[in-house]
Amino acid sequence: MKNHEIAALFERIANVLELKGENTFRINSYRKAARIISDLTEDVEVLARGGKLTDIPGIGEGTAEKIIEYINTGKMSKYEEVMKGVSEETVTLMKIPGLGPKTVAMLNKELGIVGLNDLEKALQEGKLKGLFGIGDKKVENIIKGIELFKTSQQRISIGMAYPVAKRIIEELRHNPRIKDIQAAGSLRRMKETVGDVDILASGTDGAEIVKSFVNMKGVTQILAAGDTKGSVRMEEGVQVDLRVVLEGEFGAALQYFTGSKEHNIRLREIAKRKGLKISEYGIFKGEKKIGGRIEEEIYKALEMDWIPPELRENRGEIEASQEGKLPKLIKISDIKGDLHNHSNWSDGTPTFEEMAGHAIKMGYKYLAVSDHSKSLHVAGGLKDDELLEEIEEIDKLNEAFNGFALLKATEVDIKADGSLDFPDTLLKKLDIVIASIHSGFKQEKGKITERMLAAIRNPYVNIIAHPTGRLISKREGYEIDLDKAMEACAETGTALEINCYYDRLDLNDIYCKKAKETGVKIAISTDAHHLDQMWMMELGVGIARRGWLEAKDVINTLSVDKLKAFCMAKRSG
DNA sequence: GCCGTTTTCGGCCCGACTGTTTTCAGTCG
Repeated sequence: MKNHEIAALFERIANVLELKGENTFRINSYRKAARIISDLTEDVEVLARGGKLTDIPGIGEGTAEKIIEYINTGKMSKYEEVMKGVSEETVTLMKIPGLGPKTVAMLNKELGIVGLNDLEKALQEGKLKGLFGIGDKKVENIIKGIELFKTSQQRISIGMAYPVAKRIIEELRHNPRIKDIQAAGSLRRMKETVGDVDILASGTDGAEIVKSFVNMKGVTQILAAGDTKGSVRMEEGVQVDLRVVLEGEFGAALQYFTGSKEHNIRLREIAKRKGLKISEYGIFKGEKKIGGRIEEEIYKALEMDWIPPELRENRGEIEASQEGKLPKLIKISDIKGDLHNHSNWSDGTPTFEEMAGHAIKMGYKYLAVSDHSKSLHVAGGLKDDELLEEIEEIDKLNEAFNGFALLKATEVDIKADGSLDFPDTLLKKLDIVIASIHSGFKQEKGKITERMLAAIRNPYVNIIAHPTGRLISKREGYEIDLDKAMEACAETGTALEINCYYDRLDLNDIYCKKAKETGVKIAISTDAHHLDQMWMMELGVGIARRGWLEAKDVINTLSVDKLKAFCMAKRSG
């Protein structure tokens, strides 16, 4: 699939045009096209062949032509044209906070600065000060910006940020000056990675609230502390921003700071068409404020249903809301059990009893014990007879439970040739079978897809775990044809997993939506190896919500009997 | 470059902050 290549080209074109001072609306069109294409699950090449490109809102004739040219020739003449005389390095300079296109272009023209090295050298030599619009402060800010650029390039996984946010909000909630407090930004939208943590509070004495925020335990650096905004770095390395607004503005501010940017832009366009105006202070008709205390007032004024934050990406949620067709998203309380967990029989730490105890405490009705299979030596995979022992042991334990069950399961390896690491005669004895790939990541697309298809077609396999094998900002997934895998899953009644472990979150949101549309069921599972990882179910549910999933799309919302029936149906089908 | 309840041209989201200015451009979220 060339989607990401093409999206990257459009993004680069946008950046360079910005540097060249082109029309900002044209620049935005390219940027928008880049985003739309990278969000597509369909192969852009297939769409192009079917002449469907211009059916996509935001893709017009011009963009479509460029895509077709790239598909046919492997080149995009527009890209080559704009890159003439511009270095990629110069474009990167715009990523330094405080340096925008105008300043970078000016530095390039006046001092011949091409990249970061040139810039640092010019700073050392004191050449910047005195240039048009550059004084002492600006120089200082550029130096700070470079520092920031070097240290905080990477976004962090939501799994790192989420507990930090939760802890801070819990702590500040006890502050009597604070009326209301909530996470905003990409964290509230449950995006798989976040740049920083945004927290919004309402209250009267902003300065005092900010003061207690920056003096919290765990703060290693205070970046800013004013009357309405505080910014700190926490010991986990996460930057946390707190904004304080008045009570009557909380909803409007929450809506505004939650984003996404694309979602908000669309809302403002709609507002404008209705003769209204939205800002972080409220929604206005002329001078008159007609709402803003709670988020619902904003959407209501636009004749829309309130949209759950996880959907706010301008991926169709606005239209769905206008038509009253928003999905009834799955909630954490819909989850009845966790289907992928490791015990101390393989590479986990808890005993069966500890796992059951923790699951019961979490309100679960069942928990699957799914240790690794023998090929995965590094993880202490179980041999055939050990799995049999495990089954016996679990059967014994289950006699004592009331209204709860440990499910007999395995995470069986899909070997390089597509065969499974346990024979069917053994898999048959289990309640639920999870299959996954842990080796041969580099196999070529056709081969690894066939390998997974073989597993999907096995009548005993109920769930494919971490279907792409990606590790967020560490490892690309294997080259698998997910469309084919999904079709096979839909045909055979096999579920795909959202692996909740914060490094994985695999399937991702976009493929969840595609799975749902293809008729594939999803399992949301933590893959916990320790009891203190089982909370990550919340992350998986967040991804599911971003993927428009409802409780009925997810198999671990089923009662234990219905879940078992789901698994047995495949065997008899 | 895209798009149409301002439809084939003329718009395209909003406000704050900063630093440099003396009325505003650039940057950011």
